[in-house]
Amino acid sequence: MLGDRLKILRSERKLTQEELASKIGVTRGTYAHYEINKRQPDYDTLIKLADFFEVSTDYLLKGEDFYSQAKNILDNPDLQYAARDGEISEAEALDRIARILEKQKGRVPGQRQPRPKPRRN
Amino acid sequence: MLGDRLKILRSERKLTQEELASKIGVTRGTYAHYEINKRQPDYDTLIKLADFFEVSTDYLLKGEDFYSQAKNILDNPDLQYAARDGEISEAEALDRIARILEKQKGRVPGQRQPRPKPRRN
DNA sequence: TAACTAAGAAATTCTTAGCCC
DNA sequence: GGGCTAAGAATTTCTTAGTTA
Repeated sequence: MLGDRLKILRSERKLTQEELASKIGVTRGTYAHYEINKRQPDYDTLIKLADFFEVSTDYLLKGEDFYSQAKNILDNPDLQYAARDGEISEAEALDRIARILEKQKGRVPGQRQPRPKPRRN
Repeated sequence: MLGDRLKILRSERKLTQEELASKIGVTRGTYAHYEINKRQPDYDTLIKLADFFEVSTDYLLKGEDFYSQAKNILDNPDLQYAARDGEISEAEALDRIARILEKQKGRVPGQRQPRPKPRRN
C-alpha cells in the first residue's frame, strides 16, 4: 500500500511526519492518514511526494521496484522497434540492458548506493 | 492534463466513452468527467486505466513521454552504480542505451509501431 | 516528542437524467 | 449514436484537537 512505502521512504530520510507534511503542503494530521492508508492524497500531492522522494508514481501507487519498472520499458514494442532500426542489433542492445537491469533485482528506489565516480573514456 | 491523454489513448483504440467506462467499472458519465478534467479517478481506477492502455501512471499523471520516463531511469544513481560494477563498462552501456532511447524522442506510448520481427542470432 | 485518530466541516466525486451535436 | 453536464446524493478528505506510546 501507498502508506507503507511513504513510511519507509520518510524513515530513510529521517524526517518526522510534521517535517514532511510541511514540505508537501499539508497538515501533519493529513499526512499521518496517508501513511496508515486511511486517506488518499490528491494527484497534486501524490506528484509532490514522488518528486520529493525521487521515485515514480508507479512505485508509490503500485509498489513496483526499479527492476520491474525498467523491465516494463524493455517490454515496450516501441523500444524493440527502435533498436531493430538502429545500428546496434536489437538482440545485442537488449541483452546488454537486461544484464545491467538484472543487477537491480530486489532493490527498490530510496535504497541508494553511493553514486559512482565518473569515469573518463 | 490527465483527461487529454485519456482522450487520445481511447481514440487511438477506437472505443466510445461508454465502452471504456464499462471496462474500468464506472458509468459513462463518470468517465466523461475524467476526459474533460472535471473529476479525478481514484487510485484504483487510475491504475486500471494505466493497465488497460499499457502506459505508466507517470505518463497519465505527468504526461511524461516514453523518452523522459526512460531518461529518468538512466539518471538513477542506482543504475549507474550497477553498470560500473559489472563486466560492461558504464560508459559503454549508457551510451548504447542512450542511442536507442534517442530514437524514441517525441514518441509517446500508444503510438504503436508494428512489432519488429524476431531476428535470429 | 512523535505518531495516530475521532468527529464535524468542507470539498470532491458519483450517478442519473437530460441536453447538444 | 456519442459526448457533455446540471444537480442532488453519496462518499471522501481536511482540519482541529485530543489521545496514545
